[in-house]
Amino acid sequence: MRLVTKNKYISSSEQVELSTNHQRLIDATIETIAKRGLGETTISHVSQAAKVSQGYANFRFKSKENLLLSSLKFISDEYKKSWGKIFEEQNISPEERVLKIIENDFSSKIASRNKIAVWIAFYSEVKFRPSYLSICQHQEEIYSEQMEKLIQEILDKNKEKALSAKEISETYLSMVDGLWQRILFDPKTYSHEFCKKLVNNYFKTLFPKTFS
Amino acid sequence: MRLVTKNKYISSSEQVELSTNHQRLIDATIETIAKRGLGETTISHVSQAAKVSQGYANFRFKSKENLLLSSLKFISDEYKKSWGKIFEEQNISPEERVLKIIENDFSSKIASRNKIAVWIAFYSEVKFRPSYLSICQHQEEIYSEQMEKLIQEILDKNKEKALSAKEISETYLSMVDGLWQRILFDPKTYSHEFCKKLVNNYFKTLFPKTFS
DNA sequence: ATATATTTATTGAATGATTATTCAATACAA
DNA sequence: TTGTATTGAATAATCATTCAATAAATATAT
Repeated sequence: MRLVTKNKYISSSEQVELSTNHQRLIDATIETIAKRGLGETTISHVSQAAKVSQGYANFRFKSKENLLLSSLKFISDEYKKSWGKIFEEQNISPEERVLKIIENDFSSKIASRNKIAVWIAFYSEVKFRPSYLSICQHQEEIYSEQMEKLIQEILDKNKEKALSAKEISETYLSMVDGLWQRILFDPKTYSHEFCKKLVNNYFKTLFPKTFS
Repeated sequence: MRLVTKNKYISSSEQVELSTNHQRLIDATIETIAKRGLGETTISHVSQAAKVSQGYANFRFKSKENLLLSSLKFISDEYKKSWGKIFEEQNISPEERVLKIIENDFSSKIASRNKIAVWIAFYSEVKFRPSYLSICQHQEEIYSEQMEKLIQEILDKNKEKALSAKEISETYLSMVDGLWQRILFDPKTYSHEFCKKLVNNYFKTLFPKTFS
């Protein structure tokens, strides 16, 4: 069925096919980066994993760099969506929302080793840092602000003055980054459950009453 | 003055010259990795920065890989030494030792942006992970164990039961990794003082009496 | 001391391997 | 038949490594 003329996405069946190739290449890129690292990831490796030709991968994404960055964009968008869902919910206490954030940050979907490997690969490779920042920085600032606001709400209830909301929020976010690293290196010791327990305990020590 | 025959290091003046070239190349490697990332670091870049020829850098270190890993070994040894000094000291409370560890972990020598960039570059590049582990893993296990013991001593004094020494130690070490990342990305916000304050506050909330 | 021989340090151009990108040819679908 | 999707071989660029040549330092002989 023809939908639009003069458009790449001409028919519904073809669109499915196109998006399949597109997504297959992105999935293959994530896998390959996780397996071999950014430095050793070649178009040839990715296209073999996606079962398309080398030339096609380049043609479809214009350049290797664009293909690589598309995989970062993909996991960044995925995170954004799941974070958004947590804030869509109404009639929910800030404590519950924090618990949901923790649950999300160490869920098998978000904190999978392949995806962690991709995050780390991009922010740690100087060459990609500008691109990383343009894709992720804005969102990360939003996460940081929203987290801080949640903590402030909790602090207001608890009359706790020892630490500021900013400090607690920064500490949480740093812990998550440190733990993600560890999940990548030693997933047996740093199981999702173990990590969640650690950060939950952090909040428990801060707010013994509210985080039971 | 000739010291030994049939030895590479023939005269004292020459030995100085040799070790100068060696260290100059290592320093140049650290700089270049920090500036361009592992992926874009070439022998040509490093040798230019060290002001020796391309061929010499390769000859002196046998291979590019060996040169790169020597720079990791250098900062790993440096950390080991400064950690060792903290544990050499006698008649010192576990709390004081923890404070000294924090001080060290965010000192300008240890937590310099160039050196953090090198740590991160190596553990995040899959290709180098086996080498990274063989250079660093053993030490990291020691740091982890020693930290845990210190915390256990503090816990024993405080009759605190909410968290285990292992949990507190893992939390601290994860926080340091997360904060080092942030020092690299946004050194203005994450000044050494700010980072120290964050981790100090963590220990304060755990042990309000002993960490004044 | 000085000249010569020998060993060691250093260079930089040549080589060969790798790999992103291009594009003419082919397969496929409308 | 016509336009689009896909291939894979050719191209050009980059870069680690090699190695023959040179420079510098040191030893030996005179």
